[in-house]
Amino acid sequence: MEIMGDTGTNFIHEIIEEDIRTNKYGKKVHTRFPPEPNGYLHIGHAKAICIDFGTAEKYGGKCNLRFDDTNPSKEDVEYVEAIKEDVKWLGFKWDGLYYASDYFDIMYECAVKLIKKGLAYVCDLSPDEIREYRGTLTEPGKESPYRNRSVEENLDLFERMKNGEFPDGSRVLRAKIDMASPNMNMRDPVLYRILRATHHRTGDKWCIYPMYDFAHPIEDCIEGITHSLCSLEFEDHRPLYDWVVNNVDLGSKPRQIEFARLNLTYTLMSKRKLLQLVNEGIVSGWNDPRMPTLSGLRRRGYTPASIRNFCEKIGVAKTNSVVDYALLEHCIREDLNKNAKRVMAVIRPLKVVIENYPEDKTEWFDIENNPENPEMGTRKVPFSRVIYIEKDDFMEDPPKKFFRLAPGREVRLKGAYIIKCEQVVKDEQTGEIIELRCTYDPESKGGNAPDGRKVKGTLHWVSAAHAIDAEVRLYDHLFTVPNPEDESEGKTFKDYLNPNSLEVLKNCKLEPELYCAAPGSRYQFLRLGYFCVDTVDTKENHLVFNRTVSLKDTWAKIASKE
RNA sequence: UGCGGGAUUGUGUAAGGGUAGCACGAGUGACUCUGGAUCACUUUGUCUGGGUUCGAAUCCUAGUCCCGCAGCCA
Repeated sequence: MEIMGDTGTNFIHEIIEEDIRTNKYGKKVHTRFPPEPNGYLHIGHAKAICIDFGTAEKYGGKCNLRFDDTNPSKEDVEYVEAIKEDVKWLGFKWDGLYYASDYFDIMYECAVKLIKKGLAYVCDLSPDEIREYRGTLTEPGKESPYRNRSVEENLDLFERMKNGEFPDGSRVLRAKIDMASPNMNMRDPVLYRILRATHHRTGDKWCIYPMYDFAHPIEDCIEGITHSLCSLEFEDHRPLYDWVVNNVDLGSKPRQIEFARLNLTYTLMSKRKLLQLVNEGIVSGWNDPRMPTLSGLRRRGYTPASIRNFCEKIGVAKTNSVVDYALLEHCIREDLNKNAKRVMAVIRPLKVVIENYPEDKTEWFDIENNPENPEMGTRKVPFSRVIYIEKDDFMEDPPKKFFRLAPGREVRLKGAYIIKCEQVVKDEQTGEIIELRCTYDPESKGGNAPDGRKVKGTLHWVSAAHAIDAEVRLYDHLFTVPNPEDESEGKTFKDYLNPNSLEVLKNCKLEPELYCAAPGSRYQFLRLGYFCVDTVDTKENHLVFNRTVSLKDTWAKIASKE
């Protein structure tokens, strides 16, 4: 199934098409998405996933999901399960499911091979000494005194590293390349370190673990990856990637291509910082609806299609960039506008009594479920003498462009009647408006004025007698500034946290249609936005809705200018 | 004063010697029983200086600015 549809083209596709033309890989395309299971996937990973899987799909190739689990001290099964779920949810099916840890034996053999070729050695320098010997960006490094050990000694020492004869951190296996290389990565990079940590898959079998730069190219070779797509910061590592591929000689020569990571305004993409938000309780968890994680976006109400579409729209290039969050919002609105059922909900209720409407009467009006899509049909909505409207939809002393309800003014109740505000009832103590007394025009049934008089405003409403209660959670950006990672003013991202990123409204009034709304289901609350039934906190008698995104609000714009 | 990348409107991304286009945002208007949606229109851009050419975002040249790299992280 084509999940990405027509993806246009980009510089990666051009390279691949050239490789296909020249028959470099037998016209095959095989990519992989290689997350480290040390955190949850976020929207930035979604970009990578769409590129990795989408590219394979475009050329009729394959794409593996591979866990790059070479550092047991940071990894956990919790993350691998979450990652699998997120990739599936996004809509992708992997061809092979692999783990770098499946290849530990092969990697060990590769290391032995390098030693035998005289291309790797065991080094006894301490971490501090290694750093010292590495030199700086402008000065070459010095060769380790252990650099010229014999093959036999290296073989012996490396085996004993594996056997656990040496303490953590006491020795490493290093590639013998060039301590004077202008590329720091080539200054005898560490290939293996001693690390006693229980691995989530291999348990305590190993006490030495390969480093990324050594492991990754081997993983790609073993799986027959043709194009190894990764982010820009690995550009400098490509010579080392190629060095390993060439010297380890596993029969295939994958090609690494780098593209720019996704950055989004008003949010963070650093796994470390996201973890900090979780650990410090700043958010409720990885799946907090304010998080840019896939689990957060899912809980918030984003659809997989909207995220894929977003990833398609942002493009692929090598320029560092920051995408406007508004584009993501556009993508979810676009999807939900077409597909979400309309429903009426009053989140800040103001009681309205229609004085000339019979006390014991209820009428059921047919209201369309989605004017964009008539096939979605209609539903019955009850109307009676006492209703709720939105507090914001009434002003006692309205400005010119306000065309909602005001004293003496008429307004249409969506699908029901035209009403007129006759009287405002206030709390005697506080002066707060607590109730409106209105009259309705019995001739305007369904909302049409028989005399053709123009009624500009149309409000959503809920019959008080039939309303069901719900909690509604409104979200705003987690951060108050477009780039919370900007620490130039001596601030940290925590200084930019938005104190108003979550607003909880209780006792919201919903039309009865929502009585059996399923967790995870999405609706448009008329005139308010798109909302999704919370999957975590919704209980038998406690409905919770998350606002996915508001509707575009022209009035809010006008009002804010005044 | 090393190495590797990058620079096109507010944002993102096309154009690879031949009218700088698209999307989002912003603005204006139309329409509307959602101030939604839809439709129409508008606005702003090739980092700088030289050069080649009838013609340069594109080729050459000299700069400028930005990002990444000194984990036994990935």
